[in-house]
Amino acid sequence: MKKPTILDVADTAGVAVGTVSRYLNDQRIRKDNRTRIEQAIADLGYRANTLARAMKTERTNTVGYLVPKFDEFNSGILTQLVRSLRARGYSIVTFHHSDEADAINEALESASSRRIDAIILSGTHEVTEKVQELLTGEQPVIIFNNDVPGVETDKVLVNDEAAAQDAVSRMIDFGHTRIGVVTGDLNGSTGQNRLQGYKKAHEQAGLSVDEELVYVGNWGQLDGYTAMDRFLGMENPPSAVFFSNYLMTIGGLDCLSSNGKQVGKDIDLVTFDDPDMFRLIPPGITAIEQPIEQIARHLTEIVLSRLDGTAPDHLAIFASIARSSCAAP
Amino acid sequence: MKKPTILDVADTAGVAVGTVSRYLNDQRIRKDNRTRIEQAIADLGYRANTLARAMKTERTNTVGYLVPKFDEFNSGILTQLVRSLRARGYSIVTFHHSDEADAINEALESASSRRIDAIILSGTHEVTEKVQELLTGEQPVIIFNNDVPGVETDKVLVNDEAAAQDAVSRMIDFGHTRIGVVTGDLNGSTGQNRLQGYKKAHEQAGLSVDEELVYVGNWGQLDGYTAMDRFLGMENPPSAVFFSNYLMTIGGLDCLSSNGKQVGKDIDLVTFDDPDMFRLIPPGITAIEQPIEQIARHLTEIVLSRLDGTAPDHLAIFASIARSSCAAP
DNA sequence: AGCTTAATTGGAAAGGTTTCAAGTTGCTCA
DNA sequence: TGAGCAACTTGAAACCTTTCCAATTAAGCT
Repeated sequence: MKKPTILDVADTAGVAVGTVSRYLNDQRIRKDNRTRIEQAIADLGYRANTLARAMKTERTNTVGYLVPKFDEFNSGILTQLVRSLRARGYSIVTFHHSDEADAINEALESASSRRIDAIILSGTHEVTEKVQELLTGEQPVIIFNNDVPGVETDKVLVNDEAAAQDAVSRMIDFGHTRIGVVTGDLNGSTGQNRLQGYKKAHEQAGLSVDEELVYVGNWGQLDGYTAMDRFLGMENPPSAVFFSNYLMTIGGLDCLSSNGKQVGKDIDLVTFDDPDMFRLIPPGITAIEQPIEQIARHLTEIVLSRLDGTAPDHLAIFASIARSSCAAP
Repeated sequence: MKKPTILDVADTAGVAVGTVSRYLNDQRIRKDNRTRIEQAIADLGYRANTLARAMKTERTNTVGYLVPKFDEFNSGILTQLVRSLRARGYSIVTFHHSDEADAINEALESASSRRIDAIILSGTHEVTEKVQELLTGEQPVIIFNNDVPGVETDKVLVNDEAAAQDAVSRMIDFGHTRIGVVTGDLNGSTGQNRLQGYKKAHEQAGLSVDEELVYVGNWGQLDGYTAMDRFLGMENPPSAVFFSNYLMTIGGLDCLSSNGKQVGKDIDLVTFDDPDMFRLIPPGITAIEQPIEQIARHLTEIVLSRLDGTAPDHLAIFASIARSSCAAP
């Protein structure tokens, strides 16, 4: 009870394999043959073997999606990608590396061995040997979310610095002068740029940055908690805190509620990312929204045009960022 | 500058292709040949072509993950799956259908055509022709999250009814007698069972269910909002509400805050799922936690044992459920 | 009808791997 | 030393498509 092959179809329809193949692809077929082939396919329940096809055409119609983790942002992107790429016949195979070089290498290895058509790569900043190898390979690589300086390839990024600066400036406009910041890992551009935005905002306002108020975390919930805990314990605590991503914000919120503090009353918060949840927390949180649909659309377009060969040169597109959701007091 | 093939390796190493192949698989190789092969592989940068291999072995080392959407729960599961299956050499290709028959069929079509080894299927309740076809095909199907009655295959489910009953009973114990319920779609077992648990809790306590307090939604945030809005507008509003998933809970919370109501003071909430966020909202929310790691582990085991052929009979495993996080007043 | 040109078709080769039967090597033991 | 045996190697076939060239059929024109 093996799966029928194109040969079975050809036999049943009384034509040559080549003809069936052409039917499957070009569709340029004499009418009588076409109906016979269609009949045969239906009768046999034939389904083309993608593997054999891929082997011949050297196209797997598969895109790899390699991210550090499936958080709300990346899942959102994934959702859109699956939808739009599926519509064009592509499937997505997912990998995640928890910022571990081993995992990245392993994923790339697998992607390469699977002859994936293109790969969307997020969350790496180290250009390991494997990454380099990948970049020089024949499959397009799209760097996404965080920049990897010095690497020439398609990139889809977010203007982290400008958005952070904008948000922090708002805080300053509201009268805050001591603003804490909780950054992510400073090895990556995302962490660097968001911090940079914070600093620029101060600079522009003629404020100096108190290094004591700069907490370097690593994007995790616990980092946010710890940071906030440290801020609260200070003699002269900040009146507002800027978190570089939503997970750390959650940690910070957790810490606040543990200490009986209230957002918007005791302290104000600014945060990158804007999960729906944040709308539930009473005013006092300013959130920076990332345009997920827009980013995903860009990614899709770049992938497709690269694969069509119609892509313009390595183009680095910066998706812009929407404004804050709720205002601080 | 084509990718080197096993033949190139064989040539360079001065052995036959078969030998290289066996090195790649069994590893039972004479030592001198082994070193020569390893050398050649390193020199050429050879990487096995998974496609060709898959074609021969009829194993793609790929598992499909087909869910209705990548929400927090499914993303959590995906994270674990990617990790544990990757460790065993499997990749995961993801699909989502937004509960649309077309999308499901398309995904299954693709999965079948790609000769995926196994498929994890969540969120379908309708057994369409395609689903039926899939079930009778040769790739194992694991039904996950929601039951599809009448279908015989591996299943990994959650004891929705018992957990819901337990949680609602707690509310009743706290003295609530008018408890609203916001269910998901009642076509699926998940929606049905969670509602059933709600009813059972009432039954057991000798309370009758006021049908006015039963709101049938469809898992979305808006449903939660609308439901809560309706409840609040009643002459005799419920003193507590049970939401069948976290998205609807968020909607409900949103509605409450829009109306200036406070959870824990004006009304109590019970909810299925327990995203970290909920810990930030002041007491009054009782959450049912789904043991994501445990579920994912089960899934992995079942997939692997099915593929090893060592699987026991169709086994329906119910992952148990942890208790509520914070208590109601 | 007869001819030319365009459109389809047929059949085989190729793509990179695994597998299998048959052949070879190397080792042990008498 | 040589027989016997286990362990390993070899080379070709097979897996299912697509693609290509030559061969056939259809269509267009006078």
